[in-house]
Amino acid sequence: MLQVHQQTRTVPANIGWREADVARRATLAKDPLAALESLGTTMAVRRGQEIYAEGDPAECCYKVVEGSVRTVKLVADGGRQIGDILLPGDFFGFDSFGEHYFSAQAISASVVKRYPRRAVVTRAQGDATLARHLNELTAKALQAARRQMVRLCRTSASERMASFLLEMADRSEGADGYIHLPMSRSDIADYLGLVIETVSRVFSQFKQDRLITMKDVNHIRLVDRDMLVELQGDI
Amino acid sequence: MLQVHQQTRTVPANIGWREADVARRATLAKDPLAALESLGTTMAVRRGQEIYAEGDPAECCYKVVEGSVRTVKLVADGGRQIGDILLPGDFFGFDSFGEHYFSAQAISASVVKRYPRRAVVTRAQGDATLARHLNELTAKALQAARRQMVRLCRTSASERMASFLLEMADRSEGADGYIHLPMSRSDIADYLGLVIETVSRVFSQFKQDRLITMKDVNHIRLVDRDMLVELQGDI
DNA sequence: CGTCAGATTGACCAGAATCAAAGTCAGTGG
DNA sequence: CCACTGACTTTGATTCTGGTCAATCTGACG
Repeated sequence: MLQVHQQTRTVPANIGWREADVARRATLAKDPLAALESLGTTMAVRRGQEIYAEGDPAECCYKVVEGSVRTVKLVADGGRQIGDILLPGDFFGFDSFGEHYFSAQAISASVVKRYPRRAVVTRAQGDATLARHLNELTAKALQAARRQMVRLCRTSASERMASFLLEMADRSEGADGYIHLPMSRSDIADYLGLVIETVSRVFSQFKQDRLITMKDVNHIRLVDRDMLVELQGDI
Repeated sequence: MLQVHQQTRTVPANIGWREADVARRATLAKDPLAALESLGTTMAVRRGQEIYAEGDPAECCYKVVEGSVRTVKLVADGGRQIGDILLPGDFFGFDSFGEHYFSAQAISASVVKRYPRRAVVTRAQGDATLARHLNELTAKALQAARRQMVRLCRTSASERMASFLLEMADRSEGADGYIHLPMSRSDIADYLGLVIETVSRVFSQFKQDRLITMKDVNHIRLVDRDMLVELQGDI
């Protein structure tokens, strides 16, 4: 995942930036990636539809315009690892040269913008500022991937879940204070390196401990954010 | 970690390329990063010495010339995650903008070359080809980090160890067929997300199963490479 | 109402961590 | 030359987190 550049919040860095943030910033400073926009074409994808597959030649990169996207790696035993959960404004598919290591699928019906890599590279050749911004984007994605690595490797199930909820809250908390989770328990599990039963159990525990409440399975409100922050540890 | 570009071997991609490989290639195609060399200054570091700390402003990037380097992230409970193990020819510290997320320390007495970021960026501004190569390097490091994430999250202790041994064999197998591991069991454990006892037990198991032999704790020969490859799975 | 996919809960199990005790080896000094 | 030290490694016993297997529960939809 490539993120729009800038680092101001004290928040896990694999969190992307919302379209809204980008738009807001654009009024202050010009969007450093605006130079790309004219290269892109917009396309709609259905829920579950694959945008690109593992091993596909990495001919294009993308941005989520509406909806949500996951990147997925299938592993030997039939398991799945979700690399990123992408929301509007997030870039993805920039990371690969040669071929895509993850596939990308729409979690819900979505709109994505596609940029042909060749055209992006060509434009970057002639626009040093764009090139620098692209590289910073990739570097930030790398830092985010490293952070996620530590998270998956060094934290307990409940720490991961706390971290996940805080991340999602920061990215998509609605005006009513509820987070909308566009993905299933299975997606959450595969993103956090857990199984669905564990995800479900931790949700139940959090409810019991009055850390969260749930309107329905996909709408969650963080009641005790401080406790969740403490729980997640300082990764 | 940034790797010298090119992708030919069927080997885990977070493996760097040896100086020897780079030199060999340079006789065929010009080293795409040769443009950087004049910007670098060489420095010696003692065993255990810190090259930069977590949170330090990322003012320089580096390449290992001799010896070995680890990147380290300290986690809440006093634990440690090693992000990369770097051998001669490997670049590191390129990934961070702003500040370093990991620290870097010499595993053994080493020589590293340091490149001021400002100068690198300036040169890249005026050299589109260099800029492209730098970005590809970062993208490859990102892909490697993602692969490592999957490895740490989805595989058993012995799969990780098999993968680690094959990786190290590919990077530093000597003429006598022995791999020299410059790091302690503790480093291996923290690189693979295990504890030292588990690392030790898996080594013992591998010896018992005639997959490896050991001259001493730091010199290992892969006896049954095919079996190790099978063990590591297809991450 | 029945069906079906997804979510929850419970009982049990396995793999790796933790706790504890030796074993190895290089270096030091009598 | 040998005993002593201290760091590192290996091995064993036990614990515990999270996975596996299995049984409901829930809610959307025809």
